[in-house]
Amino acid sequence: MLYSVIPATPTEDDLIAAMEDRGCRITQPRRDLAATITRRRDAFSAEDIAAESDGVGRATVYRTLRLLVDAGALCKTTMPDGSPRYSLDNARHHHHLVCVDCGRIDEFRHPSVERMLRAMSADIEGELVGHRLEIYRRCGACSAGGERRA
Amino acid sequence: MLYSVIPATPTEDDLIAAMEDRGCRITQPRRDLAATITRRRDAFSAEDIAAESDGVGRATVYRTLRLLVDAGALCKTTMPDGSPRYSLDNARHHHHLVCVDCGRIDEFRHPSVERMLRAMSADIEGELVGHRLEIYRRCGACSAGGERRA
DNA sequence: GCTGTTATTGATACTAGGTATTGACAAGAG
DNA sequence: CTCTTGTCAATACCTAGTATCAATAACAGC
Repeated sequence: MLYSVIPATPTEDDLIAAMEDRGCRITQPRRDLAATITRRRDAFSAEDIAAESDGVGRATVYRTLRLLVDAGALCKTTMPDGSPRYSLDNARHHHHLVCVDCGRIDEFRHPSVERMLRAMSADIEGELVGHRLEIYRRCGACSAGGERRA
Repeated sequence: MLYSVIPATPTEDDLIAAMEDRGCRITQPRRDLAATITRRRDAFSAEDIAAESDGVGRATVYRTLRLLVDAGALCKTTMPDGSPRYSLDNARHHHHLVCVDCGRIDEFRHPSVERMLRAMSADIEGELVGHRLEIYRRCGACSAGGERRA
């Protein structure tokens, strides 16, 4: 398959397991955040989560998001204006397809990306240590509806 | 040529011309900033510029940087940790090669990037409106020296 | 070269997004 | 059941900006 959009569907338990795997204690705030995060099917900001998590400190929200990103359960994507968004992650290596209208973020994998990196690594001096690729589009629904939700 | 690192060498006058072209008034603070920016041969943060521009307000620094980015005279790149850096721009379309050790940013163009985007656009639903690609490496000098300046 | 309009200014306050500190607390090993 | 130590909420702080606003200066027209 040349192109695949990967459905992101980790559960609350997957997030908890990811934290356990890193040797973390499973506390009530972390359980609450795992539940809140998995309830959201769309991309979200840290402040979104903080706003709907009464009784959980803002610092804990940020710490937990970072923990989940490090554990590979969440990914952090950059919007065209530079603001960060988090979304559930379930594929090991992928890139993001960001809808500039509705903010929807899909993960995808495409062989042309790896092919490009291989082609470039031959020509680039020094050692490649990573990359960041975001593709901005107007998604199918937004293109069809002509909607502007910015 | 398959691979080209593009030397970024706009002058103070180029920056002023870029602002004039956009119908802006050429004020003393803008002249000062154009001079400060072109004196810097490396990538810089907005606060770097603000710090060495006494008598120019912080808001003016940010306004002018945005103006120059919009005018295409500067580009704004994202470091691996998400923090922004500005660098002089002189090629119309390019991507960035960021050294994770010394912070040096080179512009480059490589046909495999456009090839990748063409290959993907055929497979992606909706309309592609843009992309962001940053390649992180340890540059030749940093690889050779084994230096770690983080 | 003066004058009037209006873009631009610096100061200030504010925002988003996030980290450092700290004393209190609770998870879970023994 | 106790003790250690990770984690907590609160708070202060930080970076990277943007919004507001009264004062000022650029520059077009005369």
